[in-house]
Amino acid sequence: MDIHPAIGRVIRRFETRAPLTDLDLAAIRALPFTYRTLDAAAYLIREGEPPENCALLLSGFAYRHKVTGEGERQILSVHMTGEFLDMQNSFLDVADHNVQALTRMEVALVPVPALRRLVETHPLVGRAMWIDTLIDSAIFREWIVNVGRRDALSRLAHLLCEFALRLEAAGLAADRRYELPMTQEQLADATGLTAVHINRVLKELGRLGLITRDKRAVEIIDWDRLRSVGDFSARYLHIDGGTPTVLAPAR
Amino acid sequence: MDIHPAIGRVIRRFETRAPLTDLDLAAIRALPFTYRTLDAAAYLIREGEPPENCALLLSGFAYRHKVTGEGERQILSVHMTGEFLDMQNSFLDVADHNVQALTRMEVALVPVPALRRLVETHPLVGRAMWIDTLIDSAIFREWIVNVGRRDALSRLAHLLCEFALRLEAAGLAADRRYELPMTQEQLADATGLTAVHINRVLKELGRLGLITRDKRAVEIIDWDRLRSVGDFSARYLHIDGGTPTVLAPAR
DNA sequence: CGCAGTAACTAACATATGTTAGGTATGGTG
DNA sequence: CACCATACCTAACATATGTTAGTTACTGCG
Repeated sequence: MDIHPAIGRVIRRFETRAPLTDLDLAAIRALPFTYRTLDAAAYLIREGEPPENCALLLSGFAYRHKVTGEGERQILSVHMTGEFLDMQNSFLDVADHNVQALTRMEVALVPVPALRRLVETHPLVGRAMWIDTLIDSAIFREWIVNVGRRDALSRLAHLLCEFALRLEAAGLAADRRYELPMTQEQLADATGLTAVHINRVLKELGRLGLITRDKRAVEIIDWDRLRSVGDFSARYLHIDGGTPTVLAPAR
Repeated sequence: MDIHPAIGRVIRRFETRAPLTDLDLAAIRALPFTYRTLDAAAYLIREGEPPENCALLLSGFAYRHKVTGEGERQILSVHMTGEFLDMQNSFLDVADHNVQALTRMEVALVPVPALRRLVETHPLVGRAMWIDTLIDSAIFREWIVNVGRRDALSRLAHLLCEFALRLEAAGLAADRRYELPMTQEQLADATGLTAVHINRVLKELGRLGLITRDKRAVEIIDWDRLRSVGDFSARYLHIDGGTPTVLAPAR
């Protein structure tokens, strides 16, 4: 059985987070994946449901969100090719938020019990996955700051910086250019603003010469100023990963 | 060596999250704790520092926060007796936020390498801790929603509901009465508002007959309405914990 | 007991962002 | 190619929350 490139990508990321053995790697590859394609807007899991599968994103984008009692949506995070979706829910009893396809996407599903068995029998894989979820947490924390304490222009600039760096770190973009597969309404829901205001602020970023946009393609013209307007520091992304005090064995 | 009651509390919580063996419990008790008392406002860890210790809160309250480039503070979470502070940082290279004492507090410090060894040799302890951090994440997500999509009255009501339930679940409060050791400025920093507005909204909650306050003591008068004003659902707290598909062995 | 520092509280005024209500472009589909 | 749905865009107006600037009430300490 040949292995999907996105799975290789995940394995490489895990290796930066914990010193995995060949047995660990084999155990990951041997997971009982089932492959599936989802249309944009399809739900992977809904709030209130018990999590049955954990999905590895093979292509496309997904996002997490919650809806308030007033019917307002808040996007909690956006996920891209090569990321494990829903370790956040898989070890808890009930999903506390929704995970939905942002674009058409391919996933490899792993039944939750198989995932639990894997991490029990392979503690280092467990640690790599744990670190993955800790980095998710770090991003959640930064989003609290973004939404709680920055004005609209900064919020959006910050979001654009984050995507640029995460996409580049994942090898999905380069040269500060990328496809941002989100509507203005979705950008609003990610920043705690309204679509109308996102529109104003997006133009403002253009007028200031920080970015250009053509449809969903974003190009960052002046990274330093965008970064400064967005009060952005990459530290919270922990792009170089996990636990430097334990080095992976040479191979 | 007698064991501190807060450590017993943690162990009991962990047992609801993974089926721990006597060996696991012994390993937790055998951690090289060093005890320390910190004054209110003392820092446990600062953003940018490499994490050296992971602290177990034996008494008192702590909080996490970040400060923006504009100098505005955003509180990210509040922690109470019996919680492990800083597993969020301990498995990453550099702390991406500050952890500070909210009140005078006692902690038991565990050196990070000892903690890492523990979870490698005792995978079930690792899983219990992982689940703890996943619940932290769930709370972070709810705070994104709170700050991003609820108005000031709801935000504060939501926060008060969360504290009531978490304190009660930890056995630190009962009858919807508790000490909330936060100034109005801190409440503002936790909700993304200003102290002036917190003051207005706090009075409004009193006027509406939802709560009373005397100094730092909060009493919830009308839980159902407070809950409804705060758009509060306890699901995200995962109070009954982790992984019900695997039951702890009878003892 | 008085002082100093911190926290609580208030009022008048300012503004960033939301709301409403549309018009215009775009892209997919029969 | 025409239609429909969706996304984008804009203007005028509304408002929740912020800002400034101060007064008052505690609390701990010398």
